[in-house]
Amino acid sequence: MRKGVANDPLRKDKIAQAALDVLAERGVRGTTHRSIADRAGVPLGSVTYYYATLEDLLVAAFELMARQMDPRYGAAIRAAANQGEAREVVVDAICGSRRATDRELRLHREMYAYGSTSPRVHGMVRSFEAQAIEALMTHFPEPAARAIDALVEGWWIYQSWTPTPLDTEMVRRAVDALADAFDA
Amino acid sequence: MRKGVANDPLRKDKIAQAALDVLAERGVRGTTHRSIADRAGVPLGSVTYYYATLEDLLVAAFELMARQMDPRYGAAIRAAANQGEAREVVVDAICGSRRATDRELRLHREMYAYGSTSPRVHGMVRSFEAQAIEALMTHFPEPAARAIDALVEGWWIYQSWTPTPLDTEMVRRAVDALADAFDA
Amino acid sequence: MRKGVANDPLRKDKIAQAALDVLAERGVRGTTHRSIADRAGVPLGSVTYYYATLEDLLVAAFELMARQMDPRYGAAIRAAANQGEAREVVVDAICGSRRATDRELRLHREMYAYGSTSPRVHGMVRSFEAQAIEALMTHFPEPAARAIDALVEGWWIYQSWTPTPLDTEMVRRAVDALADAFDA
Amino acid sequence: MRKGVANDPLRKDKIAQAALDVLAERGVRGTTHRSIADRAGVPLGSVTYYYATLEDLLVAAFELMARQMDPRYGAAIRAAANQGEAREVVVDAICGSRRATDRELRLHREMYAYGSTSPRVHGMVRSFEAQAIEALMTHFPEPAARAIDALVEGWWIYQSWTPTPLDTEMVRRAVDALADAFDA
DNA sequence: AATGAATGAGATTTCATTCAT
DNA sequence: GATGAATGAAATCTCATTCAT
Repeated sequence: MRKGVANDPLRKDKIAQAALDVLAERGVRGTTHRSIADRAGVPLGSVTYYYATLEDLLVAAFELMARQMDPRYGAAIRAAANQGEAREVVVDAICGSRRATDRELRLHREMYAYGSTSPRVHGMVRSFEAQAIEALMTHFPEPAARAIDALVEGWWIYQSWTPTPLDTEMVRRAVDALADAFDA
Repeated sequence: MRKGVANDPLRKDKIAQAALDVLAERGVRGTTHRSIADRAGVPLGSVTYYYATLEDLLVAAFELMARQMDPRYGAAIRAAANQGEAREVVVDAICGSRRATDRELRLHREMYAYGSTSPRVHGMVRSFEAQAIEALMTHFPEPAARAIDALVEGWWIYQSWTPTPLDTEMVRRAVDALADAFDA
Repeated sequence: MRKGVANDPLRKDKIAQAALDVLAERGVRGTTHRSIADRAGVPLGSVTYYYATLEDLLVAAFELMARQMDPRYGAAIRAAANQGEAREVVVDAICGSRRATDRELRLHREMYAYGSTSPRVHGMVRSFEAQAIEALMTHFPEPAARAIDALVEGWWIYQSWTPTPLDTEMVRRAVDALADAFDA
Repeated sequence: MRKGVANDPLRKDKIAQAALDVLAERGVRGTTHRSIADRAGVPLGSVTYYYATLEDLLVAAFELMARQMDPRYGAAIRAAANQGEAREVVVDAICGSRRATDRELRLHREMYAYGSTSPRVHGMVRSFEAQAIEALMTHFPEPAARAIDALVEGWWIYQSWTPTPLDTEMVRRAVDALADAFDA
């Protein structure tokens, strides 16, 4: 490959994307400069050229993830016409089509683990949480929003370990119960 | 110290305990044979003597954690005289005295992340979940148990990122709502 | 800044000057294209543009130093009206106002070390020595000039490691002794 | 080579010795873990096993040098029966059989340069100086000792850059002059 | 003329693991 | 049973240098 040529304006993002892929497949432990370079198909020196340290790269990867993944279900909730629709979005987010994929969940777990150590990622996670709750608050009173958010998170985690799918009816009943409980 | 003598019958556990400490402080990434040996105050060779591979050691550490930490709130729930008391235990587990400590939450997150990769830890997590739900089922119908378990987990995670404590009244109302929703 | 424009005619010297600063602070070992570019406040490419190799740059830096620092005390000696004044200049060079600064001594030591390896710097050092002796020979017979030069050099080095200043009387006596010893 | 066997009790010193050799040949700049390992004929991992950082290794090398090289001429001076003999030792140290070899001088220069940066080496150099002066003080009054020490050091350096040998007669006259100057 | 992008090579260091004793 | 010595492999990072623009 030619040296000194801006041959790929997207290279920086490509590297972060590759880091995310490796992260999802092998965890933080398996995420090394080399594995990322291989995955991105760029020379090793390129990785450290764009990201001075591995911490930088990891943070960039998680930031990319945040940009790609709508914080939980934010947009969909906001788009709901009324609380009834919002409830359906929540149910769907928990166990329907909007449910987090396995890859997403793995990445979440890695982000959570890494956030213990990295202040920057810690901040990202907090803002994630805040955004989700804010979105819910466009349709639910605050306490309901908080409870529902916890329920979603909890069930996501649960499902990430178990193959058996949740029963939609049960989920709906739980969501309704929480929503009703805090209604005037 | 004389060589070749069983000088410390508890050394094996001491090492696993040290691993747990390091894990809580520096994450899987910072957990190496060396850092564990230093922390435990034992020679490096000792660590590999008791645990052939690092994976073995990590698993042992998480097992120790499981033994130390009652799976979520199992025993307390089982000890409850009736559902009313059980509800209080749940509230207490979410935001009261039984609430998970920061260290516990960090270790949980590490365990969850590591579980993506390690089948043995994956199994441990699943059994953790199962035990918690089983315990709840001694007082609640299955769907309620599942929903409550998710709520606890979700709120634990939430709190692990935010310093502001949850409002007990709100929590109680949420727990009650879920419990009531699935009652006959 | 527009590209391709001679934006700073002094830039080349500025870079050599920065190299000298880095050299004084971190030694040859810490002197890299990058550290120099940072110090000079110019882009990395600029450094290699003006100096093809690091060796070139190091040599240029030492040359700049030679230009800035009068070879030891050359000019002052030459300016002396008679041998008596010349002796005072020598004393002053050893322990008075003309004494080498700490920075100068550090740079000297770096130059000396680097001279072992680089033929160009080796040559510079030799010419340094020669110039100093020649200057002394305008007032002293050759053997005296050689001995006095050695004394100056030796005491410079000595002082570069020790904070306690030399006693001027003692120094003067030593210089006088050498000057007298080789007089007719 | 067999693993885990104390196969060479002198290996640690062998590595420091190799470091010294590389240092003399290629300067601090060319002294790397690899070049040392190659020269010592030991695997790379061995070098860092014995010396955690390169700084440690460099310091150890210079310490070894200090142990091997009598500080300048200490022992010989001390062994002199009277001041007359001591003067001869000094002359011999400057330009006779006891003169520092080229290798020694190169190593000295490297040590001096490295001492600017490393506090440990800085201390070593100072103690070198002190020992030399102390030795001289067994035969000369302090001021004479200081002046003579400077003369030796200065001429050593001078000779390390010039192939032409010094005239013994001239040297002797200079030494005598300094010794006489401070005599009662 | 000047530079940002790029990269191969290598520097330093860390590590899991092995094994003779 | 226990350990210190040892090492190969790799991880992270640094660097001199090149070159299209």
